[in-house]
Amino acid sequence: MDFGDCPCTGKTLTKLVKPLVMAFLAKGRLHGYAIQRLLESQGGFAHGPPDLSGVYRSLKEMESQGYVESSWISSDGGPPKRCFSLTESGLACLARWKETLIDYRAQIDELIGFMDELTLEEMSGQGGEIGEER
Amino acid sequence: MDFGDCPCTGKTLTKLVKPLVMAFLAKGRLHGYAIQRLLESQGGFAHGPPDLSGVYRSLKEMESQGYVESSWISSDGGPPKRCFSLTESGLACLARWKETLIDYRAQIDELIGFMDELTLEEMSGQGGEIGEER
DNA sequence: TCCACTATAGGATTATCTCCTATAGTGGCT
DNA sequence: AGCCACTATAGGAGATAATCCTATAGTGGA
Repeated sequence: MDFGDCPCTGKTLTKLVKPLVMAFLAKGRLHGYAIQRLLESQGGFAHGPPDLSGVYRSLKEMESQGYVESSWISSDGGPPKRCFSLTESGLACLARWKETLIDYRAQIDELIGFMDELTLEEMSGQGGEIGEER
Repeated sequence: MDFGDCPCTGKTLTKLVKPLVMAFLAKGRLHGYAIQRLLESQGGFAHGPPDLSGVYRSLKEMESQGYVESSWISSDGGPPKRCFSLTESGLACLARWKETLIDYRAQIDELIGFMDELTLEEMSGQGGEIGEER
C-alpha cells in the first residue's frame, strides 16, 4: 500500500537538527555547510538529511540564545565561512538534550511495545469496548 | 541550570498523538474524551499528556483520511459521544507507523550513542577541527 | 559564457501541538 | 434558582520545527 505523504511514513517527524548540530559542534569548530555534509554522510535519515536552510536557521537561533558563537573566516578559495563553536551553556544544553532523548526513546519504546501486543490480538479480530468503566 | 522552555527540555517534541490514538482504537471503539483519559493514565509524557483539543483535531483529520470512522452515540446520562473505530486502512497505517517508529528509535539511539562518546572526549577539552578535509 | 561547487540566508508554507475559549447536558450543593 | 464540577465536543490563534523555493556571491573548469 502506498501512503504517499502520510505522517506514518515518518516524513514529518522532527529530525532533531539542534541536538545533532550541537553534538557535532562539541567535537570542534564548524561552518554551516560542513555541518550539512556531516549530516548527509551520517545517514539514518529515512527521508533524506535535514534541509540546508533549516540548519542555518537553527545555528542563527542557537547563537541568539548563546548556545553557539561564530566568527567569520575569510578563506583562501571560495566565499568566507561563518565558523561556529559550542559555548559553555551550549554544552550544558546538549547534556540536557541527552537526558531528554533517553526519556523520549523510552516513550517510543513503550508505544512500539503496545503495538506489538496489538498485532497478536486484533489479528484474532476482537474489537470490543475499552476504557468504558460505566 | 534552568532551561525554561528550551527545546532541550523536550517540551516541543512531538507526542505522536496519531499513532497513539490509532493504537488505542485498534483495541476497540472509543470516543475522544475516553482516549484522553487513557492518554492521561498512560504516563510517560515528561510534559503532561497531549492537549485534549489536539486529540479531537487528530481524530477529525484521521476520519477525513479514512483511517477512522465515527458514529454518534446518545448516551443515557451526559451529552452524546462521537465513537470512533479504526478502519482497514487505519490498521494498515498503524502497521506502517510501527515500522517508522522502529527506524526512528534507531536514529535516536544512534544520536544518544554519539553523545555518549562525546562526554568522554570533550571532558578532556579537545575542540579541534572536524569535517575539514582541505 | 555558462555551469558546478562552495557558502550563507530569507520568504512562504506545512505539520504538530498548545493555550484559550465556546457550547452543552447532567447532577450535586446551598 | 443559582452555581459549580464533570463529561463531551470543538474552533481561534499562536508557537515550533521543518520544508521547498529563491537570492546572493566567490571560485574554477569546459
